[in-house]
Amino acid sequence: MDIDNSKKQMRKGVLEFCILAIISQGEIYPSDILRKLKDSKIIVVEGTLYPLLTRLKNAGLLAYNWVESPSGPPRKYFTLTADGEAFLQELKGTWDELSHAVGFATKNIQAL
Amino acid sequence: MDIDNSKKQMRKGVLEFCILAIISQGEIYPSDILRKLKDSKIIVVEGTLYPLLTRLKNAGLLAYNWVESPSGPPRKYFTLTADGEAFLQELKGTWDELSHAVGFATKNIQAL
DNA sequence: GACCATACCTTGTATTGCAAATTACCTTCC
DNA sequence: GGAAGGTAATTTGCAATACAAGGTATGGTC
Repeated sequence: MDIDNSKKQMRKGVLEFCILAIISQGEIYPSDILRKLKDSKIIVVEGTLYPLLTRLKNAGLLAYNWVESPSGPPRKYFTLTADGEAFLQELKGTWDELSHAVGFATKNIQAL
Repeated sequence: MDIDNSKKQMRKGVLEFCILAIISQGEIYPSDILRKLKDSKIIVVEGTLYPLLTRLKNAGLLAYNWVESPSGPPRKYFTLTADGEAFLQELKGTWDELSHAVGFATKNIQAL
């Protein structure tokens, strides 16, 4: 039971929320999403992001279109659909509730 | 991609933290942990809690002793070990970081 | 044209939370 | 004293998903 693994575990499930939130700020392509998450100290790798984007797209929450890159391979720019917007709002509610609940459950931790 | 499943996913990984936090407040047995989590709006079922407690115990973070119940079967009272205390502090740090990171990544969500 | 960076994608694995069923103990009531 | 009900701990099988690692493809640079 090492702390690094627990850090990873704790992050699970909020990725969807963070990714939708980032896409909601404007169309963006996967590699750049990875950089934005990294800026937020949320490290995600490609093997996690791509299947997640596919799931979200198949669920009708995301749409994308190919755009030529000024240098390098073409990029897949993602945007939120109307359903995606609504879903993001719900996830925000869920996150806020969870933060509050965890704060409540852990409020009495004693410093060492 | 339904909202209920995403709610569940989002909660994953913080359970360990919440459970250790609850045990840190004083020795307690599993069924009562479930009630406390429920009070915090964090619903967990037995099939989740027991394997998790076993993992934490095997990792040396928890200890327990059997105590007769005034009515009903004996109860397994859990306490944190010294390692468990230290681990809890680390998890608190991880949670605080995560909350901050998610706040940062999602700060620009527009209300509908 | 060889090399490198960027970008997208896939496969296999391990973790772990959950549903559901099981075992066991104790009290109460007839 | 046995049947019923409640409390408690535990196990099994399954499904979801994050990750590690590797693969494919495009375009610029020397």
